[in-house]
Amino acid sequence: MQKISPSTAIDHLPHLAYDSVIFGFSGTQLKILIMEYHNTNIFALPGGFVLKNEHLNDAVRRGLKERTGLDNIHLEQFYTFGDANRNNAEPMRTILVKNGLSPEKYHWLLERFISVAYYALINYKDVVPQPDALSDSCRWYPVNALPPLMMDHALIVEKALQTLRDNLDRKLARGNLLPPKFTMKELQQAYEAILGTSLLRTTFQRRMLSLNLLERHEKQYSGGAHKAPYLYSFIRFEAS
Amino acid sequence: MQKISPSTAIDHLPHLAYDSVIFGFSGTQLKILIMEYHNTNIFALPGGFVLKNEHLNDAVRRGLKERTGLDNIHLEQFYTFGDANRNNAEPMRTILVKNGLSPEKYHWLLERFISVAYYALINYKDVVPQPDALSDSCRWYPVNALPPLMMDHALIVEKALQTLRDNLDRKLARGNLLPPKFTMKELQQAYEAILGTSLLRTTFQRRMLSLNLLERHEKQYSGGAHKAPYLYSFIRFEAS
DNA sequence: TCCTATTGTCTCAATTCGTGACAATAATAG
DNA sequence: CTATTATTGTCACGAATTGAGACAATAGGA
Repeated sequence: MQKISPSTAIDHLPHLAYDSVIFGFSGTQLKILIMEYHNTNIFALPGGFVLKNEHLNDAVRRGLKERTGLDNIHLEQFYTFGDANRNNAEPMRTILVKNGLSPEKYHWLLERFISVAYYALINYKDVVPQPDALSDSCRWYPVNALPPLMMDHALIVEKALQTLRDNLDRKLARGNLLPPKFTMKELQQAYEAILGTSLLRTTFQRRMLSLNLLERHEKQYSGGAHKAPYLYSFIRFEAS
Repeated sequence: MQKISPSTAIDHLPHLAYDSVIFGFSGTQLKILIMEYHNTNIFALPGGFVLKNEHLNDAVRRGLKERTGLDNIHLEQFYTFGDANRNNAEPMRTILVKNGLSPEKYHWLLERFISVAYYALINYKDVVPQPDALSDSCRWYPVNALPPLMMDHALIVEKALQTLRDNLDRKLARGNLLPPKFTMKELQQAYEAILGTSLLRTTFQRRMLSLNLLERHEKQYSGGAHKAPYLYSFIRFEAS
């Protein structure tokens, strides 16, 4: 959640929030950015609200920049969660109280929210997560070892993963999960971390090369006692 | 838009709407349900608002039932449109005035709306479209001959079509566009209408049969002077 | 100089796909 | 009852793609 003040309620569209599932990749593991609120043991996805005259997509970009310092990241909207009972006022009330804020004054935060969910793929070495006013940690967790998440955030993560696994080729090319140049092995490890399966090396290499998505660059001499791999990058798409 | 009254504003979540792209199939053409408002020449997708204690998905189902009389239709959410300038107050003001309603009294309708968009696939013979209080027609238009649509509704249709064309197999099986039992030729025509291309008969038949999505039933003796085709139905999925 | 781990590519069989051929109808006309 | 016609289900065969192992080409270290 973003920084709030008593005026937040009137600056923002009521009942509307967004949540973002920020995927990062560490070399072998797929991770997600999760926040923990001060003294509460309550964990949540980073999210925020939309200003009255702000594009929805701009609001999410703004939130991601505040949270990670990152700009120019490809964000993809994947679902809008709108069940009437998805909001449980209890965790939010606890968060306010533990932060010395009055639940009466911030009553609008306890009401029903529709949440538009986005995901992004970023290279987690580029990021120094920034806790915000209400949270005291903002950290990476492996997707298969997440802390218990508040409200329906576990469901949101599940749906994001499901969406991500479809048509991975195009999505990885759009995302910023790998460094600009990477080896075929790194690419395969990213696929394997996201799909949760292992893939055949030769078949994978042939398939990726035949997709005409990769550009081959110089070799990378990493210091290992073995043949040096080529570096590749995604060919940048034109429009859309 | 659904029936409105002076109390609508306080019954519903503000700034939140939905729009639905209802696809129907006539045998050769893919069509969409479009409404026209009384005396205005303004065309729009059927849409509506969400009650304060109503699930978003339920609100859309309710709207579809009011509009088409159809229940138990598979609706799929595909995008949420949230640009700040997507609402143009002018068409809405015209609609109110032409219907003898005061723009002052219904001022909330002129404000910014976020819209969650859904699509459905239905067999258009099952439907007798029902114009609502503000509209005097609710009719099928071929996707390639739509009237000019208000606001960003043309964009919504375009994105719905784009979404629909991905992974058509699973989507047709979920939808209700074909009758419960259909011939291979009818299935192929549905594919061709949606994809906008023609397909090879033998390849199509082999592919569909190999997907293990179809169940074969008795033959259909249609009266034509030729071999009778088998009838097929989609095997119903278990969960999800 | 030899050894080892890793990488890029090749090979070959198995599978799938594009395309035309063909036999099996279901009604109708003679 | 037979010939005719339009349509449908399936097969056949070459082309393209995929699974899986083999192998040569390194880049360092011993």
